[in-house]
Amino acid sequence: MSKPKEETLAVRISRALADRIIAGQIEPGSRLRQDHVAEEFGASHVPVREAFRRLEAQGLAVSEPRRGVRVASFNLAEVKEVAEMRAALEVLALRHAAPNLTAAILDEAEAATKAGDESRDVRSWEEANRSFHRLILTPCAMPRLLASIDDLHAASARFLFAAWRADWEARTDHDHRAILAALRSRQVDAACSTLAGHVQWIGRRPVPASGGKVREAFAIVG
Amino acid sequence: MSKPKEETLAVRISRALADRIIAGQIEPGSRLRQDHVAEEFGASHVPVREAFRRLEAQGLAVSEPRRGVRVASFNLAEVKEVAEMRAALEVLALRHAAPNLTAAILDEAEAATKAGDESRDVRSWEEANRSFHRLILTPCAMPRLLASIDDLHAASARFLFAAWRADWEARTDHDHRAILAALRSRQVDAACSTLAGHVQWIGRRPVPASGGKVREAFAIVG
DNA sequence: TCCGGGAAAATTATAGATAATAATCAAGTC
DNA sequence: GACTTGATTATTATCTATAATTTTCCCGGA
Repeated sequence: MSKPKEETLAVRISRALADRIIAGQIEPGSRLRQDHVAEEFGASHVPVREAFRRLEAQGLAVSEPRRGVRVASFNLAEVKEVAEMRAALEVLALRHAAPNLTAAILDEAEAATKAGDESRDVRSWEEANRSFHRLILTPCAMPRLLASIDDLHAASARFLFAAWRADWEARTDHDHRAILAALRSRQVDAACSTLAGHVQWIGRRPVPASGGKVREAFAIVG
Repeated sequence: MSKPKEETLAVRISRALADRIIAGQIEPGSRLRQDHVAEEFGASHVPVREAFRRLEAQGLAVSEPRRGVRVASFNLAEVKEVAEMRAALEVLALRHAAPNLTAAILDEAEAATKAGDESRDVRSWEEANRSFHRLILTPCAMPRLLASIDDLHAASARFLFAAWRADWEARTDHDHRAILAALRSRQVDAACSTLAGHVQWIGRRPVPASGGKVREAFAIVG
């Protein structure tokens, strides 16, 4: 019934856990117990441990020797750090991708932007936003760079979902359109600097915290 | 006898293997067989598999499901990719580190540069070079960024050792000194642009290839 | 007879399951 | 405050299944 095609169990488990961590279904700081996870996936602890090592490498989990692994927690400093790393790396990727961008790709990216504008919830907005970035960056053909950017996008999504859990207001993404316009007219420098600013813009918004108080949450919205 | 201090077996195994891969003791493309590794380290295959996942995440090994894991191979394109990623990320780190740099740190970095100039072999030059970069970047206090840079340094070292296996000519590192001078006089922009150029300089040199022929090897020398 | 191609069998290695032991930590308990 | 207990994790050892690889072997053709 299952498809043990070309994927190892450890990869599937780590992806499933990553999705939950990103979606905020598992609280930061809570423990990931290998036997529980193993039981849930109908697997033994061996692939689960491998999955944990993968999550660790992605920065989604932290492991303390002999004490188990926990979902990584994060703070404003890390949000800023990820934003700046994304800016640096995405600009690099865009510079190399620009010469390879076709009109078809830019049209697809515009469609993704539109889909994002029309999104009624965070989840679908994030998906549209991610595919916009992926579309304009993938043609750089630098696998290692793209993998790093993917990991940073996962972290970004986590911050985002932590801040905007339920409600989401639709808004038109002017940055994306400016980037596309610059790319269409071959103004690579302008596109890059808009992208850098776009990615580093950190949205803030109040969220209900424990104890009936209100604290401020931060996330990368781009 | 052994010191199972604060480190898990998987971490120690992956470090040991990483050292060998970086040093070129294991050829790119050759297989890492879990049972052999397990036997060598007196461990079972479970921690070995975890070590493999770590190496994979660092880009030092590639794993094909059901076919085992091999030492990652690399080519000129990847050398360039790593060089550009290092330039982007190290510049970012330096910008944040600059305000926190003390005279003591810069003196240490100068000592590291001197040690590099006096190195008679690649191995010790690489060590001195790495500590120079680490010294001036660590004060940025961005753990995720520093971890990424560390991985890129490991890749750089691998390229370097593949090209300069035995011989090494001493040379004085003018770039390092220029960077330190700029940092001492608080010219952060100048320091950053020198660093960017320094890291992206790709040295080339002929190495004996199989079949009595000579091919050219490339590496990041900075 | 010798040779090459390819099917089938044997071998090897990986992936995973299961069970057992040791080490660690967190609470209680005296 | 020291000690004990229980829970959980880390690690090892052993075992099974399955996929890859290698070897063997057979057959047809020169």
